[in-house]
Amino acid sequence: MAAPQKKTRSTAQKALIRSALETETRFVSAKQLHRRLEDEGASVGLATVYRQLNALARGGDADTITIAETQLFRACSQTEHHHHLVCERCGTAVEIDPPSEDWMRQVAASNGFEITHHVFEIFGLCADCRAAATD
Amino acid sequence: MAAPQKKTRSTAQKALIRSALETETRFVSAKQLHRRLEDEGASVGLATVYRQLNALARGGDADTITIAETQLFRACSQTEHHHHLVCERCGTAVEIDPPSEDWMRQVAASNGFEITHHVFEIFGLCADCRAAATD
DNA sequence: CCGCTAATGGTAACGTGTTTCATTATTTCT
DNA sequence: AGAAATAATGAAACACGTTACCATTAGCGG
Repeated sequence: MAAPQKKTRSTAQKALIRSALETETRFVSAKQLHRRLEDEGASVGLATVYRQLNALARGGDADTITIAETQLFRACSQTEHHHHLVCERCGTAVEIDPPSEDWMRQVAASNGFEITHHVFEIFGLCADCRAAATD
Repeated sequence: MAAPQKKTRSTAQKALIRSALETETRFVSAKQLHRRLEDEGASVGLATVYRQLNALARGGDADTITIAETQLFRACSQTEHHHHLVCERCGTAVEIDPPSEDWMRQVAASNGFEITHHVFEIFGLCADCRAAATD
């Protein structure tokens, strides 16, 4: 069967949200993005921002991480699994290579587990924020 | 000044919560633990469960991970940092050795970051749950 | 242009977790 | 032991991020 296309309509909001997210190099929350859109004069509902952000994440067009109970998003072209080095202060993120997947599988297997997924994020302070934090 | 001891009182609830957590080999949520205590006839407020669980985590006597917006706790004697292999189905967890810390520091340094902490958890299905899931 | 219906958006509802504050109970002091 | 001092408790209120509801708007194919 050919791809059973989902009936998806292209709306102004969807485009706005997508492009707004793409101009961010940092991880941003739905609320932050919503606020930015408001500031830019765009009228987009918060619910829509959440919807689209989740849709992007689901479709593999955005990465998400959770910091302090809040889900953050970041545009991301590559679908494949990857990890981040995230600045806790400004949200700047760098994609990094994962640790050995073999090692993980081995550890899991030796405990009778079958891996479904894993979470690996390194948090720290980027050079700029370190400088800013220095009194 | 010598260590300014915190005036902490030993209460029945505190002991109950602590011992209940210690009998669990799985990660449990505050709510789950609260419910279990209720079922056992103990009368403990949910707020207290949260307080004590957080106190234990803060004191290094419990580990916490977050799955699906929910914070889970697990008793843990060792204070030092470690990671888990967690069954997504039943919550059973196995402590595992961390990946090379040197590697992380190196990756961070090459991007100008200074590591504050990292998150690394492997999720999967344990042997029992795999068996149970087989139709 | 018309009709179908996906998408929107304001708001209410939800779930998790924290805070408030009056009450309870442990510890200390005498 | 009894009383005073004050941690700790617990029920309810609150804070916050996120989702559900649903009437309205607006793509898109005919």
